[in-house]
Amino acid sequence: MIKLNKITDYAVVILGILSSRSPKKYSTTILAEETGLQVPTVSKVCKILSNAKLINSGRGVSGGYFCQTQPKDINVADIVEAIDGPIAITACVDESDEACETQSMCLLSGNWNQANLAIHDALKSVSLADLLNPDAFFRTKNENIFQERNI
Amino acid sequence: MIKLNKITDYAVVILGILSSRSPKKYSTTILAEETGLQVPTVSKVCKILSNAKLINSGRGVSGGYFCQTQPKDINVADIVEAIDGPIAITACVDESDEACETQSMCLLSGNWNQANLAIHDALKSVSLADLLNPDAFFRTKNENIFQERNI
DNA sequence: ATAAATAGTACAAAATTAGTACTGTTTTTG
DNA sequence: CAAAAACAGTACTAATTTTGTACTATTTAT
Repeated sequence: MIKLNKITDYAVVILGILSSRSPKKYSTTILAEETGLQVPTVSKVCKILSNAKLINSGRGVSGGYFCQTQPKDINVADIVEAIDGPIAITACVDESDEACETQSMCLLSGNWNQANLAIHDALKSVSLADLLNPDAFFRTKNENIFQERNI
Repeated sequence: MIKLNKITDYAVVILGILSSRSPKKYSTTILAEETGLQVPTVSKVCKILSNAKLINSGRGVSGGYFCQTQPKDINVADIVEAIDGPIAITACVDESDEACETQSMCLLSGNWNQANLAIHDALKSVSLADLLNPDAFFRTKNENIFQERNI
């Protein structure tokens, strides 16, 4: 199974909350409570998302993280790339200019690019809204926070 | 970066050789020489490919592995699934019926399926022939072993 | 019978990932 | 202006996963 980082999974959850309640501001403490994750973990994920400009942050006493985009306008490729870096499934297409150690391996010669591109396009076609389950929200909170979703 | 197993990479190389020279038979020793991989590693990969019916094997003295399919007729999804199992990027869609430990995580509730499906289709659209580089073959061997390829 | 080759299982080392802790910087508020 | 609250960055340890290898069993041609 091609496994996604746990961190990426966490990122989807956190981004899901922030974007669906946009542009409300949340501290890491609150996000930890909402998600059931540890504060340091939430903090780690938010820092990455913030650096990738997927969410914004405010510092100081009344600071916190917030998102100015709707779930349907965020695609999965962007999230995965923010956490994992460029979508590529072999090291060969890596930026590094070193030749492959095993010369014969280069029967392949970076043609994985075609597969990479295909995966990238696939993930780009899926939105964060597609990944979120409104029912789960309803179960815990009795308000329609997804009024703007259009699945 | 979404990383593919090294084993999957090896599998592509080995399958590339076997399928492009189909239906010639190769022992693991010869394949190890051709690829620069260790014999035990080649053996491991071939066993998996054989179990997945992507290649065939003959036992005994004049045995070995061989493939009855052309590179253009093998798609990358099949290879990845043979090595890594079903293409799925989170554990949630796993067969296991256990509920997720962190209840709130299930904001997501297996909707990753849409992303999984997109990736699967993407990989299905790429053939082994798309991944192979004829030039590399020509460099080492001066015969056109790819006469049947149509890139 | 013997040698050559695949099949299966199990295990140890290496690499990667995850989680946590600590320290620094910014900003509001009394 | 000082204190508290919150984000930012870095570094380290532990856990997990992956890899590679070894060993034994089974099959088959000569």
